[in-house]
Amino acid sequence: MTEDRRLAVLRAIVEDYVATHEPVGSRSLVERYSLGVSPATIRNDMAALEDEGLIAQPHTSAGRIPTDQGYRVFVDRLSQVKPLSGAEKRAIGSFLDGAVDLDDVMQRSVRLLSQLTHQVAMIQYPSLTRSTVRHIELVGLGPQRVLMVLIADTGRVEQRVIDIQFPISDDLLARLRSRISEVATGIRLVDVAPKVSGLVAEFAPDERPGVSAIIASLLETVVERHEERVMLAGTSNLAAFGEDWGGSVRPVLEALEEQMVLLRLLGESMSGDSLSVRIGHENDVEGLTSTSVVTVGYARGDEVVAHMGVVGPTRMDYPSTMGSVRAVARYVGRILTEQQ
Amino acid sequence: MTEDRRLAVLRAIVEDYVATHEPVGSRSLVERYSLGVSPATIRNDMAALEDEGLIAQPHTSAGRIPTDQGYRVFVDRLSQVKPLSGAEKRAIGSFLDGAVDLDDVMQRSVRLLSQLTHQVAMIQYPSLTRSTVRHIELVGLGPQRVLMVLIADTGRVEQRVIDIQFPISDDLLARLRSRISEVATGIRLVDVAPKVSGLVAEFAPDERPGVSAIIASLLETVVERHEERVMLAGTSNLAAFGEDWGGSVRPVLEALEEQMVLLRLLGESMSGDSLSVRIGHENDVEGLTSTSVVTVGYARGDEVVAHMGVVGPTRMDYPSTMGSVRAVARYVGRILTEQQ
DNA sequence: CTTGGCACTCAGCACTGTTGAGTGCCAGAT
DNA sequence: ATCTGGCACTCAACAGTGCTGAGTGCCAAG
Repeated sequence: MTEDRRLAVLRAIVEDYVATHEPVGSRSLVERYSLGVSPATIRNDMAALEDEGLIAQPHTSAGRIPTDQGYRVFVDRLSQVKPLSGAEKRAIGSFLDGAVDLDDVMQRSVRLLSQLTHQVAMIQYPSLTRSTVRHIELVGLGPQRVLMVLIADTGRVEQRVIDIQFPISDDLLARLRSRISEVATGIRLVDVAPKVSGLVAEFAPDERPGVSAIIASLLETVVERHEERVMLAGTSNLAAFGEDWGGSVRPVLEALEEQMVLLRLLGESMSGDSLSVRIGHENDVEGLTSTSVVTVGYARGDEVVAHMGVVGPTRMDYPSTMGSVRAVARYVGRILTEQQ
Repeated sequence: MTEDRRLAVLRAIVEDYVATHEPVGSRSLVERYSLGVSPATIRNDMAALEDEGLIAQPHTSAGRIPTDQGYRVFVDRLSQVKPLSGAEKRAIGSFLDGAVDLDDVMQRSVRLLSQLTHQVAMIQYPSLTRSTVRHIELVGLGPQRVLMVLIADTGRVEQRVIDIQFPISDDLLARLRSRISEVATGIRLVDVAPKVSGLVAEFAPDERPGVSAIIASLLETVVERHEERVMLAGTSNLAAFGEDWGGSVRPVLEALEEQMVLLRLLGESMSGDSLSVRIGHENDVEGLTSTSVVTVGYARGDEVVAHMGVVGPTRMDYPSTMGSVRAVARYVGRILTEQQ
């Protein structure tokens, strides 16, 4: 069937272009891939593929390169995720197993991923909203200053210093702490708000201003602030693929400096833990329209707690990249799950 | 005196080159700067400056550009720190005053500095060793798990989860905490070690293993771990000065990804709060030999607690950069000092 | 010590021709 | 209906050529 061959041609074009970074012509295609037909036939197929918008010519009388749509078809229908080699898997294990705490796990993972893929890697800290409270601590730092520390079951620790208008006694602080602990421990963070806000009524009227200030601050920490953190590694890899590329690393660096942008990239992953690939213009983020983003969720137990992934040129090796991202995510998930 | 004119020529060359990024010749120099002599004279001076190693020719029959040594002389003897304009000062104020906690101050400062200088800015968190303990908290997370939180007077908070081999009771933990607090609060972190390690003897023999594990961990946190943190901003500015430069942003990005390198850069500042400028090869850090680093200490009260600065091309506008760095550092110092 | 003059150098630019990889199309073979 | 070989055409990349202008070093005179 002729349609099949056309797709084979597209696959060959993508693979060749990814490998060589040069527009690929009909002749070299037949030479390097056993397609069983002559260059002329390939030319016809190429013309058809070009009509469909899957490949394009940088300039007349040059070979073809895949378009974003071409990569899309390649990823969706022509390729499979490439599993890592045994050696690579072992490397992941030995590299991540030494991690001592959550920060360490995050940092090692993101570095590892950037080294495996030779691209920019990013990882989101386990979302607070999806974890449960392991411990809440209130520490008086002065008459009108309180440090609040919140520890989630994922190992994430959030801290915040609260300035209050009204002096608050150590005794009151202790009572408040034990009440909050009782009510909130073991509860999912999303569900903390209703439970805790009811506490204010338990206190004497003259204590309420201070109490509600602290509780308000707690809720703010839980709900809004630092809700999502994200870590980056491998930006120097940008230079490598910037060299023989549009050359403008600038907008990409700018985009990556914005936490909000990163969070959007990671957040837009499909729900579930399946791999998400967004190619070129599918990223509506300014500055990243000529890059591709591969992300995946990672789970603690069987609940997805956050996402991780890489940003690279559209002409990346999708099967390998997807394999690496998925493998690291699984490993991180396992670590989070095991460390009880 | 002829020596004076030579230096004037050097100054003109540096200023012109910094402004235009192009080798500067004798004719254009006389045209643009009122040196009062003819191009031929300038040529003689240039030859002399070249003999001294202060300027160089990229290729025969091209103008001259300053060498690292040339910049050195310029910075040391031919220029003054350029104070910021009123508008800029006000901008600093309004931008930094909104900061709510230490992390926020650090982040805002470093961003601001990168925007002012159009270079890569870095800032070191207030050093733990030079601060005093405001509060130490121990929180039991489980029978063999303890969270330790250390708050310094600079507002810096360090946390650490400790896994212990031996179960430790809540009661013991409370006693230990209150003893550590009594002994350590208000003490400089450097002096904590001797005071605290004596505590072990106070406890019953069967309690000692757990106690000493916790104390060991505390000391480790104080002395070694995370002792220095550093934050970066403005890496996208690299692209800008990479364009018409050696073009290799890569090694610079690589160097900047290494925390250790950054700390060395910041740490090597001269003692005191005076500006430090290291030019080109004066940075023995691999990858940064064609960049300049301007750093300065910032103080809390009248003690220098850490450093901040920028990394840029050797052909930067030194007077302005130095002005910006110094101004931001002063402002940060003021904020740290005021917030009691 | 400064200056004008002079010969020399050389990067950069514009222009030219050549080469090679690539295309589109068409008529004939299967 | 599909493939193929052949042919004319296009065009980026490269190398060669010549010119220009900015710049230098040197020297003899002021």
